[in-house]
Amino acid sequence: MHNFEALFDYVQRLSGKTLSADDKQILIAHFKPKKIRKRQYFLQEGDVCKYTGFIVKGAAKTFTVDEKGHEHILKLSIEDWWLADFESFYKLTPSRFNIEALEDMEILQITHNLVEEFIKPIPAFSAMQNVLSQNNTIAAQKRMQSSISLTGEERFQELVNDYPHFIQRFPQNLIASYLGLTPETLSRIRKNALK
Amino acid sequence: MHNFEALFDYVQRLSGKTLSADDKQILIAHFKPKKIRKRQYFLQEGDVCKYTGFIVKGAAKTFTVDEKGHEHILKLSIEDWWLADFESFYKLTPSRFNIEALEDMEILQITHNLVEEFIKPIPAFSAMQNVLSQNNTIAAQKRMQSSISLTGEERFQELVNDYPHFIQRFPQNLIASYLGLTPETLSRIRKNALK
DNA sequence: AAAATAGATTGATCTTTATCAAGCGTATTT
DNA sequence: AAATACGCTTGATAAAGATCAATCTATTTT
Repeated sequence: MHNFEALFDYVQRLSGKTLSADDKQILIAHFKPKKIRKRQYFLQEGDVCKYTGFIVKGAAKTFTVDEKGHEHILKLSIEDWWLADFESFYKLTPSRFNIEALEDMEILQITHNLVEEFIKPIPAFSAMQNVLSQNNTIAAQKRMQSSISLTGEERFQELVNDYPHFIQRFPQNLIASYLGLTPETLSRIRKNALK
Repeated sequence: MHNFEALFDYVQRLSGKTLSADDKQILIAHFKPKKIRKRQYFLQEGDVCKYTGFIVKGAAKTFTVDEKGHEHILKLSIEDWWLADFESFYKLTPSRFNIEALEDMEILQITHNLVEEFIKPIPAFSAMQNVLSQNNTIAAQKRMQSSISLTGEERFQELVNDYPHFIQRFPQNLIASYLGLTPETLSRIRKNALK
């Protein structure tokens, strides 16, 4: 039961509701703990993303590889986030993305069907899903707006303000890719910013 | 009742469920039809987005204005879409966005509170919300991915493929802004593409 | 019909960012 | 301890895109 506490806390905090003992048993019964070693893949391009994973510990990157072999990082995920390519997860279509552990990870994973059948009926869980959906909508909107209207330097500054722990935790070349920049460009941006 | 049919159809189509006569009455009782003339604002920067509007007819742009006075278009919305700055709508905080009608519009508008209290209990409606949320997540992810990994030309080509009716319906300078490009750059991109 | 406005295009120039290549320091691996 | 891999930086150059200005056309507006 050790690492389920993180999930319970998360659901209760986001939903503002309490999980009953029965609710918790349902979560324990259907989420499967899994360990992923650093550099292991949670999802490979072309595969269907059958599971979503709640991150108890560790970090991962979600990325594509273009024709030139360059990685483009769509998401950097850490504790208390959900790991998945949601397009593939919802529609059960082959994914265009890879998801790879950047550190040793502990996750709690589950299929879409099990969520729908057993987990969603838990009031705190479905309330959490609604809040999460709102948060994601807001964050996606903000990131998109920055992407179309800010320079690389401004986007980097925004990331430093909004997610300072990301800057500390991840190497600069991954941050650069997440911002849609090359590592060289981000290096120069930072050098200039120290005026 | 005329323009409610579009909303009924939409809810039923997305949810895969049927609206009862009672359900329809609830929708009619709480959504308010509103007309917005071309160039009128549905939302002004600094105001709280109290309503979301289902677009029965017409089109609008959601945009910010930067310090240099340049517009950046986050969204172009047409029939069967929901009009709102959802950050402001959910949290009731002042919006950073403007929403302006690009054509004469007919919308059905409603507050967040009324949705939560009267509309969400309608099974077809909340099912529709779930599907919509999934669709939005997928679309946002795709657009973001394109933004960090594709050139302007590739993003334009993708838009032509995915939303050809947008290209026909909106002037090129708005499309450019939506893609994060200047009108001049998009004009040259199109000229080059006709090799 | 005349005037004003909106949108598209083109040219010249500047800025931002990517690419390619090299070098350097520090972890990891063996 | 040596070897390897990884991440960061810097330089030179190229490409993508922005800016500014001018022109042209087609709509609206008056």
